[in-house]
Amino acid sequence: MESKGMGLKPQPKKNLWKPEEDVVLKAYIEAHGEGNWEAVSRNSGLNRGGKSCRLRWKNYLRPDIKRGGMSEDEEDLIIRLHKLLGNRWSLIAGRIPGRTDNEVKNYWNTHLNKRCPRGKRKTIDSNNDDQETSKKPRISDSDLPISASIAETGLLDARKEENSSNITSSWIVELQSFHCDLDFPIVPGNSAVFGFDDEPFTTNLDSIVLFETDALDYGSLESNSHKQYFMP
DNA sequence: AAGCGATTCAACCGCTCGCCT
DNA sequence: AAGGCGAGCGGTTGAATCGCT
Repeated sequence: MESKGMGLKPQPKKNLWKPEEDVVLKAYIEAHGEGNWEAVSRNSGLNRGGKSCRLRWKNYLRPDIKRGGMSEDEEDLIIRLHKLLGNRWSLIAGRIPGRTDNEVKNYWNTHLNKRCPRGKRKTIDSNNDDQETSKKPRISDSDLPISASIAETGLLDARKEENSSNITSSWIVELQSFHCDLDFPIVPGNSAVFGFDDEPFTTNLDSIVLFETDALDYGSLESNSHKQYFMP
């Protein structure tokens, strides 16, 4: 493994936080509040950058952080959310109380990725080209309610669409007996199929294409057999 | 007990986005 | 409208630890 700098600067690579540094950072944030991390870096007396302070607080020092191994429920939720959202670690972590994006990402890469090799994809839409990954729009937390409510109902049966010629590079979420509390008009009938053309359930970035079908034969979907709903 | 490869996970890096001026 | 800056994100790195021989 070669560092990107290729030895241009003899950086002391890992700079682990010492307990006394943690104490200083925690005390500073408790006194001044979160935010303005550059000021934290300058004023706390820590020889750390703002980013480093932010990361340390967010991932380890926050009082609501849960440490220790993942429960089966948490694992299951991560797997489901990853199917739904791809590598949106912050979004996934946001749905798992006490867990951070870094922790979820590490856990996926070290534990779940092996167990769910089919689930291994860089993003929902980057089956083969990585350059898309860096350009995908960011999803704010305000995008969460719809996708999260679906995931948390346990009704979600996400499956990668593989045979359709009409909606290649999309993936399908089948919702059976759909009873989620959505705030947009949707779902006639008992079985609906969502196809996302390029992105997952990104509520205010994309429209959602709703394929109306009772059949699970995704390959038979016609491009004119769907209705398109736009997020408010 | 020692050596060494594999694994884990804390921390860093580069980039994008959103807000403010 | 454009530029600067801070915050946040996902990918990557590498030190620490584990486990096998």
